[in-house]
Amino acid sequence: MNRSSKTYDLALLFAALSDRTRLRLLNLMGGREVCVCYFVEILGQSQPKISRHLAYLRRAGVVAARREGKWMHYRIVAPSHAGAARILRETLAVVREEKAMRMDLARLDKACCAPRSVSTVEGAPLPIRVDPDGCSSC
Amino acid sequence: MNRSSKTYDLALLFAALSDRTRLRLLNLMGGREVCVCYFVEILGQSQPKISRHLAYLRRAGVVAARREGKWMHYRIVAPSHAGAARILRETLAVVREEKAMRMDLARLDKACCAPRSVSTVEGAPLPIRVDPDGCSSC
DNA sequence: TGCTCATATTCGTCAAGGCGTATACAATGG
DNA sequence: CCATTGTATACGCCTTGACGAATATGAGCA
Repeated sequence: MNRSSKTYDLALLFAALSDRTRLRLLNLMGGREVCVCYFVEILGQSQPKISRHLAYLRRAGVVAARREGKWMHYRIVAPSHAGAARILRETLAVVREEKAMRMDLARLDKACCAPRSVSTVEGAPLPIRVDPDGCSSC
Repeated sequence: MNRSSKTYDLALLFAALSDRTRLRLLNLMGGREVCVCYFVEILGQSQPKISRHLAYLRRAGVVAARREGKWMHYRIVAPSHAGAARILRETLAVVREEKAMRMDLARLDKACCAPRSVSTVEGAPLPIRVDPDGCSSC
């Protein structure tokens, strides 16, 4: 147990989880790295709104970002605190049970398998799967 | 699965958990029903502050209150949504691992076993244990 | 009835957060 | 170098929530 896990503020994690848009973003990132343009496309919300919520999650230490040319990819990072990591994992599992969340994932899989069909993101980089299960055709 | 579990708003649950004082209150209620006066005594915070946070938790459906004469007892209620209930349970388990949280519980046990030693709550009703484990001498 | 104790609520203030709009920044390609 | 495209940030507005202080409510008791 390192120092950071001793001083971890659980309330901060819950604050990061206390917004539906952020939960949808995390759900889309469950097990893969996703480009911002997909978030905007799939959630159907404004780009600044998406970007602000991603920034919030990044400040909270829940996600990390990686630049690839013009594109930014976001992925979930497991909190250093073991308990927080358990809560986040459990949350992602619960969230994924929601019908609307499954539909978001389905749309991401569709965009992933046929990116040309997503009008505004032609040529955008594909999500990178970290998790073996899921859309097997990707 | 009833209707309320279908429309359950997880973000609302997380908002209720996104405050340290509320997490401490929930930790004290883990497995038992607790009188407000103990919260005030043990957390060492103002009575209106405690009462407001308890009201917040009640509005969020996380706790329920019961009046017994002048005293109000609060207890945790399992959310109707199964996933939310899992998250809450996991949260309580994680929270209880924190040293400060264990100290809160120890002070509650002490007040429970020797209520006369708590100056301002002489004669206050004892916490009622719902959970068999814990302070065995109560 | 009036007093007291336990608890809840109100009020005013302040900070944080959410959103739309506009703009800034970063990388690529001409 | 300039234009374009993807993304981030700044600004203004509004809502929510946290707090201390004061006050209200509600139950028991003289």
